[in-house]
Amino acid sequence: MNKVPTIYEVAQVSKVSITTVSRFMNNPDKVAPKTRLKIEQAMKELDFTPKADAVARARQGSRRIGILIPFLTAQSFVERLEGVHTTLRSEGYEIVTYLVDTQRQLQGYLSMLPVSGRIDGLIIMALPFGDEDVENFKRHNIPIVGIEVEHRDVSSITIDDVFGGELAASYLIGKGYRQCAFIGEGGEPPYSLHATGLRLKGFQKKLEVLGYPMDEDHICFHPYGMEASISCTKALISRKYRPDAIFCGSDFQAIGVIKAARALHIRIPEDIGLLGFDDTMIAGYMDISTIRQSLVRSGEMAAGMVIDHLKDSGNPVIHTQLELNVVERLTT
Amino acid sequence: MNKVPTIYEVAQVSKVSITTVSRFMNNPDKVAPKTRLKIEQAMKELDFTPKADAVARARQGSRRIGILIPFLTAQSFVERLEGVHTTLRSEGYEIVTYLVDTQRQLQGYLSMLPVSGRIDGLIIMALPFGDEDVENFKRHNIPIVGIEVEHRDVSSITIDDVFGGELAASYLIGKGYRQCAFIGEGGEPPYSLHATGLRLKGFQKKLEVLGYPMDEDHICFHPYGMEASISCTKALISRKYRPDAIFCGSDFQAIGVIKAARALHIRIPEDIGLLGFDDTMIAGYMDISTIRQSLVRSGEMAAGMVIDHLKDSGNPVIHTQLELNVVERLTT
DNA sequence: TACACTTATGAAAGTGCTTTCATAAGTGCT
DNA sequence: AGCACTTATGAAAGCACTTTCATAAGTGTA
Repeated sequence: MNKVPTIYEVAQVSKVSITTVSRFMNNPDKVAPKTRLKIEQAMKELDFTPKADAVARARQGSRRIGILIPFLTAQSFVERLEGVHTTLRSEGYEIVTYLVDTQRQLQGYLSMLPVSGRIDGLIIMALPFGDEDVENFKRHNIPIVGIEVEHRDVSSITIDDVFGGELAASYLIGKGYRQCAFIGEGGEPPYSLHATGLRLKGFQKKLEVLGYPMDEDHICFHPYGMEASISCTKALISRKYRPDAIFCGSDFQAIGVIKAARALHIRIPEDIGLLGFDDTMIAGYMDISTIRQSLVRSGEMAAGMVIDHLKDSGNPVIHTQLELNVVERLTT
Repeated sequence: MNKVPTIYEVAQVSKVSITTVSRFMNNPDKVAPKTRLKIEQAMKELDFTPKADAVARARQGSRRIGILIPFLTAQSFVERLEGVHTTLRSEGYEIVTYLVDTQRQLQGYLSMLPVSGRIDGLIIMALPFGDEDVENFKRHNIPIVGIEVEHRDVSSITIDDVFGGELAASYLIGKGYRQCAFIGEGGEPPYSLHATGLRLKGFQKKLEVLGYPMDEDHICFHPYGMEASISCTKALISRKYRPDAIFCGSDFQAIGVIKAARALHIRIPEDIGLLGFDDTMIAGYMDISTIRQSLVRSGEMAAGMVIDHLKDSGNPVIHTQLELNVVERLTT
């Protein structure tokens, strides 16, 4: 019958130029209210919807950026995600979130995303990717920014996990603790919980330097989940040489420690000190001392970086490391 | 530097016109084998991907659905969001997340989204919308599904908040508590924390019916945030007639209660019982008794509903209410 | 070899938008 | 009234292809 309307029809009906119609859609406030009304009416009358692909073509981009993220269960991811959102939104970008469960899914996205033309930029959070992937995206002019993951040819924002561990060690020793233990989550691919290992490494090394090396028995990795975290802590606390402080790979584990301690009638911080990592909201709620990294900030910065690369593709690759500091609360 | 190649480049390299290149892609058999070879080679050399083709293919393979959500700070939203993701992903849909901060933003999205042609369906979580908005989306054939928000003409998945309150009342009285209090968050638009009010209403009514009406002084609303939550609880606990149980509008407040109680050396559940709402992960971590609603499930169901509407736009509007039940843990 | 017929190819005109740049119309101020 | 500004609007030039139509070769046939 009668075909689907375009801005030309809208322009004709509302007696303005297509430019004005277009402007009405993109910068409504730059169109006089009177004109706005006419266009609005014409659109309603014609039942007009802009063709998304035409828009994308003319704009030479979709004004959409994607984000690859392992899951939403970890509070730290969510907080970073929130930072990404606020920045990107204020710049007028849409965010497409891809939850990645398996290595296969990750590879699927990594190989389809650059070709599909659906996103202008990509943020990858805590998921590993290779040279080939980077090449692929680069070829299609889609900038990548890593959060909590690094690659030589891609801007990233990370923290110095080793230093984080050292910081924890210095702090705990400074507070008078002597027998430190470590609890962390043993991750599976594709999650680069590699970070946990680095934190431990720094922690361990620094303790040695300070003259209070860790007992091998005081290192404890457990699989994902609160149950595991608790039983792991219980085992740790019940050792012959009980540690007098526990440094956790993340705030999450710290909660496990609190629960285990309560069950065993061990007081925190009197009997045992407790230090988390991340300073997620929950650490604040529960008054857990922790190593703070600015999660929201990291998201914002990453978002800013993609935008910079989008604005000027010649922009240099930047590797930013966020500051870390100890937040003393009630568990140390 | 090196942009993504177009048919122009391909044409140039293979020394044919763009027409022929285009034809090669659409009707290869109408191109001489010799020419075909040249083009093929040029494409390979340039690593060319037809953009429009990609867009079109992408368009039919994976469509896009949007989700309007107030913020990611509330754990309950995140869990629902996760449910939405898993279902939608398995059906090959992309998810565009719009974080809504203000009433103005909400209206902005609500009026732009249907017209912009960027999404095929929309999930609205805990944000109010009106008849006109619904009309708008309907006109453009974009199905809406509400989570935690209802509208006559739109499928939704909600819970019976009033009943939830009643459930809490029955449970607490059944456990022997007699002086119940309520703590909730006083929300600001556009967040329809209306739910909190309904929970209170059911709670209050049922308590009356059971013969243990609430003291007016035992109802406490506070603004968003842990601080507020704690001080609110402290005030409550310090009343002349101290309540022997507190029902919280969400698990979040329950944490505040725990902290306040600890500060005041009041034991839970011995001195005072505590019941949360939602059964977010944190309630599990902290062993808080609570009213469970299947958050993840609600996300999954909502996602399923959009898909159904997309597959068959004649699909009837369905209002589903999810089951609620008491989860008894260590605080009651 | 001349004539009609097929191919094979390219120039140019869409496609439905955005964006840049120029111009017209107001506005305030002296 | 005259001048500098500040909107509000439109003409036209993209964007990455597809399509139409014309033309140049190539093929078969009388």
